[in-house]
Amino acid sequence: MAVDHNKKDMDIDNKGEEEQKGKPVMVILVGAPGSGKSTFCERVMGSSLRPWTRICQDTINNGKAGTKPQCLKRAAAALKEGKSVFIDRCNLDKEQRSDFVKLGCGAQVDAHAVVLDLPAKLCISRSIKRTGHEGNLQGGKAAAVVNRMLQKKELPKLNEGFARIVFCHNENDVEATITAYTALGPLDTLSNGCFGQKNPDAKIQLGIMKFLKKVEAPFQCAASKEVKESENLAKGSVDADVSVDEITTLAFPSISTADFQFNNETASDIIVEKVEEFVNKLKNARLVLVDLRGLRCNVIANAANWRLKPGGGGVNAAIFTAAGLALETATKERANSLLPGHAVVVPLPSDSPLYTREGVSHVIHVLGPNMNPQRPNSLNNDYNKGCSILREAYTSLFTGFLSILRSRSKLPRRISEKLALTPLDLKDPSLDPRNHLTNSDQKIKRDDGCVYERSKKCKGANDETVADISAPSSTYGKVTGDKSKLEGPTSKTWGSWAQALYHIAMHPEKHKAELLEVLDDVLVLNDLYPKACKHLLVLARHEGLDGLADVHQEHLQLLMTMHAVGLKWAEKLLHEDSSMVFRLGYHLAPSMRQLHLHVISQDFNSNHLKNKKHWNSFNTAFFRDSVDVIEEIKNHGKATIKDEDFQLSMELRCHRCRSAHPNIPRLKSHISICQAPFPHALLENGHLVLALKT
DNA sequence: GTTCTAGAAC
DNA sequence: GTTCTAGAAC
Repeated sequence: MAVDHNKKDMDIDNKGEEEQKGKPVMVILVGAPGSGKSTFCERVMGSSLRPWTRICQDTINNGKAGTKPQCLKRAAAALKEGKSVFIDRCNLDKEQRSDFVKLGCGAQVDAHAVVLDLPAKLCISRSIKRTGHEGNLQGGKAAAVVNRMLQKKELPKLNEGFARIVFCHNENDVEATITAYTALGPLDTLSNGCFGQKNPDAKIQLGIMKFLKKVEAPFQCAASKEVKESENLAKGSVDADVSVDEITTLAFPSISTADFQFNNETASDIIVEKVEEFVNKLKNARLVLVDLRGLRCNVIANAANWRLKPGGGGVNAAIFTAAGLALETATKERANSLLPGHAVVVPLPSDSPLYTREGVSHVIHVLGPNMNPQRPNSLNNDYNKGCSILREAYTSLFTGFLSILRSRSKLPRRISEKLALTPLDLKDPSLDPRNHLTNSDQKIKRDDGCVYERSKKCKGANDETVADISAPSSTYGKVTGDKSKLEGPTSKTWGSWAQALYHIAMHPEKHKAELLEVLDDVLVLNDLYPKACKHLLVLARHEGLDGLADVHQEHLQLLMTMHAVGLKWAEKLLHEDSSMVFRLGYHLAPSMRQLHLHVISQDFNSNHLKNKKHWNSFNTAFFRDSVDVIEEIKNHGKATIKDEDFQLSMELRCHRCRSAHPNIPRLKSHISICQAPFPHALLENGHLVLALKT
């Protein structure tokens, strides 16, 4: 310990000289918001024998935040009165400090610096907590501000005019320094010099690498380390963990500043600007710029490369490694490449280690501008373009996060439970307040290894485990026995308006005028509210098939018939207009009862396409391509019915170029002119039906 | 699934 | 002021 507060000998040595006239000191505190500056002052002033004045910029203006000149004026007055002063403001760069140091010289007073160089994580946690609304918007903002400040920090040096500088890197250092200043009587002095400094030019490490590293280690170790680390937090680790589970948290790295060599300061400004723009929309969620080991989050932003492939830069490689092959596969399903300024939300499959161990539910890949001439598509220092792309990148990122939040608020409770079911919770379930409500539920699941039927109120919430009803026969019998006529095989309650297709399928003879084709197993008709120029339905005639959830191995032939008939009609329509492109598929959770295959042209030019749900039901994972469903039934005997309801409220993206658009009218005007080729995932494996080139 | 409409967003 | 969304009712 370099702090020399116990060197009584020295104090005694100096006493003779100093006894004549006690000399005030000016202590300039240096530290980010949340580093503990005010606490430091209060602790010293609480039991010091020396007269102190604390000059706090946050409260100098009648309890409100004031200016630097106000602080200087007040400090000068206090020193003149012979009081020692604390300068309680961040003072993180030389320029901010210099006027105060000069003040000290003018007043013949020694200037000291006490640097509270504590881990960013600690500062941010405290600074979030201080707002009184932990985890809310203020929190996100505070995190970004603290991070920016720490990026810009400039540690004090003796040559700035300080007589004494003490660096505190942890709570023990802080305690020792508080003791030293508390013990500093009116006539005492502390020795001059620089104490406790370690690797002077070290920059704050902006790395998600460390944050993710614990994924590789056994979780218990990581968890206990985390607890140990956060013991120093005033609030304690228990609260911190609980709150993280309850607050949807996006951890994001600084985009483009590493490999892509974007100027750090400009990038920080853009981060703050964009975070400020979005915090108000986030309501009960949190944004955290990552430099935070042990912080648990539900959504991670990845500073991706344009190919959306693993490898390359540190953050990208780390995330792909931690999330396993599942992330690669899931990413490929959504996009094959990314344009600078864009982002793509990828829900993590439930078998990804990042999901099972860390509860991370989504990765948002985001691509920033490239300023690195060593890499392809460098912007050659064009910061006009660079800044605008970087802004777009953050906008896309936060918009994506927002879409996750919106969908999450609609998810049934069961899903959020699943997200929260991390090993830490299992270790001590009492730490989690939700467990008072849900513990018994979870016990049942674990004890008998089967999953009960979902609540009928959870509309469309058939996740894969739930759809697979393996409940005891009594439960099953009750459901089937008491079923009303409005209920289908999956026990979803269908409103009267949702029965139209079912009635047609059961009584085609009453609907002759509406039918394009009548076959033994299927009917073909125009969708009553087409969402594109051409939009047909191939309707199964079998009773008991309400949607994909009811489809099993035995229906494989039917699915193939439906596909063949759909294909036939698509080709027929292509013959009339060869510029059309068709896609064939099912809605994961259809609104209308009775299994039906959509055959829809990809122009989406229709007045009936009016809202986000319409668009997303045909352009996200909510739309299951017929060819994929058939493959799945072949291989697994049933279709995966994941909870893809959130897809319906996802941001609006062009199905061709994947650009994001703020609302339906803007999206529609874009798709009316977008000529970009379709994404590879659609062009491959017969997902799209196009005219043969002749 | 649509329609209607309050109120949010612009 | 107008535009747009999202929730309730059907």
